[in-house]
Amino acid sequence: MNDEQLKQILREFDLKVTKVRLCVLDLLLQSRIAMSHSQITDALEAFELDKVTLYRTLNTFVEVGLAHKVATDERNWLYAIYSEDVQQHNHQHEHHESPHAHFICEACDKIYCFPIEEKQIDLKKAELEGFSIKQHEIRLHGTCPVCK
Amino acid sequence: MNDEQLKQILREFDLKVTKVRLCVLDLLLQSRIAMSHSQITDALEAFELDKVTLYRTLNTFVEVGLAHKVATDERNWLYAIYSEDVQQHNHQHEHHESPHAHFICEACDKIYCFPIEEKQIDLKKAELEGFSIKQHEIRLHGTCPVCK
DNA sequence: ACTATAATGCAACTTAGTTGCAATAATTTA
DNA sequence: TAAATTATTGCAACTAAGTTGCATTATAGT
Ligand SMILES: [Mn+2]
Ligand SMILES: [Mn+2]
Ligand SMILES: [Zn+2]
Ligand SMILES: [Zn+2]
Repeated sequence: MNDEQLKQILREFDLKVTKVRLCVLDLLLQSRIAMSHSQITDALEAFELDKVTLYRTLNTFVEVGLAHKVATDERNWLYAIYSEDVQQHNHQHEHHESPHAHFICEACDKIYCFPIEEKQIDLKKAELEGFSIKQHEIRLHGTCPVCK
Repeated sequence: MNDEQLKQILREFDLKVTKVRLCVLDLLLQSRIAMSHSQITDALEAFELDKVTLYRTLNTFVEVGLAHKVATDERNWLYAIYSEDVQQHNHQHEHHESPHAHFICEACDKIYCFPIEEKQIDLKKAELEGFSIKQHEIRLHGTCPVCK
């Protein structure tokens, strides 16, 4: 993706265009897997990103709905941009994650984002008991193609 | 649940019976929601549990398959005992979580465990791509009956 | 009761992320 | 294009959650 396209995405989410945001956005858009703060730091070591600035950049992306984060069992967060979220935002201006699952590899701990069909889960029981469900998230555990 | 029943559960999971384990087990069995380290500390303040001992107790419960833990978006863990896991263990001696979902209340951050039907998700796409799925976890986000 | 082994409790440590604040860069306006 | 406005950046210090090491104590089998 070229520089002008990346800038356009930031502007669509009402974010100022900065060097840090551009390179982080570019990286996350290219990555098939969700990435941690330290993975991003390593991948972008040429930029010598400041630790705090990167955290703030990632949080900002999540706040505006451009990226989403997944808490791992190793008590840290992985960040990902799900391409449909970027496109959806173009059309309808409110942030709402597209339905997708997270595949967590037990061997390498990588997390992959996957498209899934909407509303596949039978939630009658929960709804009967007075729980109102706004959104759901599916986590798959197993072995990824690389580790198999 | 009486003391003898609690001891019996610990023995079935090959754990030594101790004061700390008994009171934590008792609490988690009674709780509808998954509980954090600090919630447990507060609930059992009469026992003046040591911080480290409680962490170790919870980790042990998870290791043997008596309890399970859920990572929250606030980067901490909540622990829960899903009653079917305790019963299942009686019969078949290998630890395998019963299918259930986690409901996360956006208002109070509480996490409830819910029974669900097995295999409700269409995983063809993932499997075609070479991902082998061993287990899945469903997270529901919304508002719980108390907060509504 | 004696012994072997595992659980406990305390202090120190680690890891991941946050807060405050001054310096700097991005956009608006003239 | 320069000045003014406002948001982002980078550094140091801090926090919260959980872990490690080690000496002490409790459990369970004989
Ligand atoms: Mn995702
Ligand atoms: Mn559960
Ligand atoms: Zn893998
Ligand atoms: Zn609630």
